[in-house]
Amino acid sequence: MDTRSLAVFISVADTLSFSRSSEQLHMSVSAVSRTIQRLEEELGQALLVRDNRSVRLTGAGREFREYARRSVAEWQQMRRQLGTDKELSGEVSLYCSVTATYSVLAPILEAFRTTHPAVEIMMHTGDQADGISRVLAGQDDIAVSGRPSQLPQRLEFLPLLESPLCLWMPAADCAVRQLAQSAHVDSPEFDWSSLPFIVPERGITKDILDAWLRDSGIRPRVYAQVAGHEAIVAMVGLGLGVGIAPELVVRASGLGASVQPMTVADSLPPLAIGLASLRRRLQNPLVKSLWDVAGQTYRAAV
Amino acid sequence: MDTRSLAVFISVADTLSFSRSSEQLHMSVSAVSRTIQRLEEELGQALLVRDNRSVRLTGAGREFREYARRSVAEWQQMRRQLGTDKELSGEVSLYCSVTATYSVLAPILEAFRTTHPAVEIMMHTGDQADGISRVLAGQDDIAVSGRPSQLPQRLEFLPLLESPLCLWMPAADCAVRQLAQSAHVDSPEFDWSSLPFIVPERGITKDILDAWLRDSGIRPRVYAQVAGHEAIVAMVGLGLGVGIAPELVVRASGLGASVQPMTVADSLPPLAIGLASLRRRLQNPLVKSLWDVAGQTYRAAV
DNA sequence: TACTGTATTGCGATATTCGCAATAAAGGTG
DNA sequence: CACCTTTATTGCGAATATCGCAATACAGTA
Repeated sequence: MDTRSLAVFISVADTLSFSRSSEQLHMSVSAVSRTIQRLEEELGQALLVRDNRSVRLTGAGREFREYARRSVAEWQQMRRQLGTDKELSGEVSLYCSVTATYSVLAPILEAFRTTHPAVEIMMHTGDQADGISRVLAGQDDIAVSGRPSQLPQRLEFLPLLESPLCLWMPAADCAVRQLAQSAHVDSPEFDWSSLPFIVPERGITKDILDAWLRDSGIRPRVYAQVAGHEAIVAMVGLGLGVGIAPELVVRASGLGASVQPMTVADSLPPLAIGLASLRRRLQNPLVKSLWDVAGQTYRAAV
Repeated sequence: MDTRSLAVFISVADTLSFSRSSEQLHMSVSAVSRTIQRLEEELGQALLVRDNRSVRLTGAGREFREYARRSVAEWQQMRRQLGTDKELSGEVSLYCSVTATYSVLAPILEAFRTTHPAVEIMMHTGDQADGISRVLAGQDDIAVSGRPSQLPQRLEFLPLLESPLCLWMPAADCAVRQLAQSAHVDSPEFDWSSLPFIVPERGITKDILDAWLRDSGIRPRVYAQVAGHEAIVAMVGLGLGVGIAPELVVRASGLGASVQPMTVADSLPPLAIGLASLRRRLQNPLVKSLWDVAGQTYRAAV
């Protein structure tokens, strides 16, 4: 018996509906159904009567609900007690890009520092594209990352903000800029094949770009595959080609003057940026507290 | 968090030793170690200090032990309460051979009937060899069976009694009997290859027989592959060949007069007979109670 | 120094759990 | 009455968690 099952039962006992509980608990109806079945099997008693249209509690179910509420409450109290007994201290390791450090993370870390001064943050910076895999591999507790197109269910994602994804071209007059402006990008004459692209080596932005290129029927001429949005923006600024990056990175990079967005008709979807962490790791109160602070910081901002 | 983890922690906190707990709990040391690690991760606190030679409780560990004891006690009380609230009733399905019905099962069912009159037993009889697979497939709650050479860990086995495995030959004078007595079975002249064997089609007895034949260097002439010990004994009694069966089956079959044991030097290992059930199913109080009654019945007999 | 007892860790095997899609069952609706 | 909608269960493949074995690390001991 585990607290998770109890929580599921409590939810169903309250809503008297498997489907509503499944939404409430963010799991499929079948998972809810089987959780209840397992509980009933373990107890050798029916807890709920389902007659294909309505759900009611049995006598045993009512008794068990009391127990379940008590048990979950005691468990949470124990967690809190152990958590507050000693001030939270320890390490949380964090992976993010250089840009994220001061754009996304700054307000979070400021808030976190004041509420949890004894917790050390181990920050690792690198290509944003590696964040998800590093978290999955257990190398870091939390990563700042774009939302993966489809996230494994052992991963939790906390969206914090959105930033438009754009194609950027050099602002200074140069061969690339002239090519990019030779015709309207949406017109059929526009010559994508001669325009050099600077594309991300891997990661979510690459996935999005690949999908967009495919949908638009563009076969790009790849000039360079580069790790890290910052590097892409820098290369575009130097006139080496056009490239993709979130607006956020351009603004934060201080290169806003050397690049310009290209406007395209079927525009790229905005990038959802947030925190990613293994569910498992979020059980750790240290990790969870940073997670919560981040959520509050950005909820307050919105 | 689940009660199993709590039980593991309580054990380690009591014995202050991972290895002793692992024996107590019938699990490997590594499983114990990881269970504690998971708990500590979930709580964000060390519960035990291990310094490679000794194990001690931390302050948090002491607190948590109190909680764990309380929580497990409450859970068990809830189970008992729901169990006794209404008299146990329902069905338990049981698979066994015809022989087992009256030899092994009779005293168990008699005791069970008096203590749990409202529980219905769904008994399915058939070849003893199929018991394990039927339990594994979830077709029956419990099977009476010989102990498998190596049992899957989701299977629980409760040994009840042992019965010697013998080779049997016809008691009446006939060709097979004369062949079987033509020389001492252990002498090199003994002509195994002309002696017709009646062997089990599948199951534990077959496995044991195969191993024994291989070890003894005997290449038997198989006259028939038969499902069920009872049928083997009957065929031997009719003079069709020699066959293997537990002594128990011969005694129970009423054919004791028509077959005789052959004494061989490196004799067959005795067959451990008992109950088999999925661990999962044993969580069901109905199943568990039958299981317990069986254990008590036979413990008392010994 | 080799040896013993003990906890942890990498890794492959096994077991459990989940979500999807199909199914079943009943009420509402045209 | 046929048809659609809603809701719980079930088969099944895939994702995830857990276990045991064997290797490792470490300290006390013969």
